[in-house]
Amino acid sequence: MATDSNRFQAIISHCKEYGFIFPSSEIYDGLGAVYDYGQWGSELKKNIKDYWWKSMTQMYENIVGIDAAIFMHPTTWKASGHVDNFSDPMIDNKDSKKRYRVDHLIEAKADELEKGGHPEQGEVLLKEMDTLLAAEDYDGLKRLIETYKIECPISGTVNWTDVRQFNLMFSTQMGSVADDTDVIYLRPETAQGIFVNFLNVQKTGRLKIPFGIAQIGKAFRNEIVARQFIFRMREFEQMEMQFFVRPGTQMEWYEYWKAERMKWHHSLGIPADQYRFHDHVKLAHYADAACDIEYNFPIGFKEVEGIHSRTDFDLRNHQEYSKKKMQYFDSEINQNYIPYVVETSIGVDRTVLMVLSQAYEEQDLSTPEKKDSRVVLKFPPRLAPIKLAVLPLVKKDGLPEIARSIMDECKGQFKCFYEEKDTIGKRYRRMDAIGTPFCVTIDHQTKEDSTVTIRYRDTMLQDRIPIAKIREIVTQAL
RNA sequence: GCGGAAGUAGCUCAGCUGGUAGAGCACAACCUUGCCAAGGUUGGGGUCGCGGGUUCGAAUCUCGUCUUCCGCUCCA
Repeated sequence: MATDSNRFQAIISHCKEYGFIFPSSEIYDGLGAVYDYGQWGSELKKNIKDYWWKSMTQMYENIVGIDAAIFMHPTTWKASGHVDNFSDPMIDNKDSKKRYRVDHLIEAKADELEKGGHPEQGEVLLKEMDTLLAAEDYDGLKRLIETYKIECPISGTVNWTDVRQFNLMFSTQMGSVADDTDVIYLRPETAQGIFVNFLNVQKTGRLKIPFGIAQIGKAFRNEIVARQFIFRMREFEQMEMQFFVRPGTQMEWYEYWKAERMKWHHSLGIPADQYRFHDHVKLAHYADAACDIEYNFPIGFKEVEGIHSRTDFDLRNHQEYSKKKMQYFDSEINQNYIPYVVETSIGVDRTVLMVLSQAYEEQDLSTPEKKDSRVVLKFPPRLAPIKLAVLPLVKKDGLPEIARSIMDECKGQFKCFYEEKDTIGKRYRRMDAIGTPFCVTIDHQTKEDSTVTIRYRDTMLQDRIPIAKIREIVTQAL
């Protein structure tokens, strides 16, 4: 069996070789941290989204779904805190390799000056910094750092890189004439689409607190370092649910959703010991409690899903910036209030990687006579890209015709795959490699008694069953 | 961003001290005719990451550049 690092590499190679995931624009050497889903990867991803969507909007009667636009009014991101918190100029110390926010560095120096008995110098420094920051004069900021001989706290040197701005958000222009005022952002999270629609949905849906709004959609983050395959991409997809609750009850709901979401993960057939909770010690600007559900990837335990108690931060800010009331009248307690929010936010691509990691298995099937091995993806049947392969043993004697009629009967119900090339063993192995749970083989006996061989992916065992039962068996597994 | 390694066919790689490309698997067609991969025949596919330099001649030497991987760093 491969080591963890090899295993991760093997999974990446397998994904490319069998049509799951390709580097974006590969013929042009790819684009950093952007990937495309191929024929089977897109089916897998869609099945995961469908399963989540049903789990949320169908199994909970008080959760509804929406699909908000990627483009949003620019003020949205001021209200959410994304503009202020994530567009700071940064600078790197070449010796310690540490990166700092320029304003933090300068403020620390000003602090030092004040405590060292030169408060007026500190003030001058801060004023200069503010002027330069407002003018977005990065060269000026670097000169300021050099003039004041600000040192790196780690290395103690003044060997700095240029000042650079790291924008979390991708921006573009709306309208045909490029103008500063027309700059809009690609959303860095889907949640805001839910918050700005909170009242629309609540009123038209006549929803009573507590209730949730779910959404699946793309989000974009201009990560400084984006690596590790589809684990951290610049364009990615989220499945989020914002649950609106009465203020003061948020911790109960936070615990509730932690438990509910973990149940969902276990329902994928993934063992409990592959998961753990990781509580956030340092909380984000919007949260009063937060934790991650981490899965044991081949690259270690990493976040798949986050559960955050977001307080009323978002709705309150939108109320402030939009001047529109974001309140709910709770007839049970006869009060108007801004609801508190508990969020569950899971990365689609990370879930795809999790399911792939869990399913991927290299098996040694050697016997004393013959060396043999296979790679099998043991997907839960409901997530498998293809549910059933229909294989005529030979491509003559009327067997393909029978196989075709089975295809016609089944392909309206679930994804089927027809194949008549190569030996039957080869075809089985190809189906193993893309995780098809069931294969049926049509042979000469089929013509006499209308039975086929069904072969199970995980056990490689075979059964003789009537054609009429195929649909039932596959459907039951889904 | 820093350090290290690598970039030759879809995949895994070979190609020594320079003489304009090979293997296995995969792929396509046909034959064999089959219940767990790798039987036969034939065929398609690469300006050896890109750009300079040295040389009569570079996949091979040299410089640069890009990309990927591994560490470190960063990650609301």
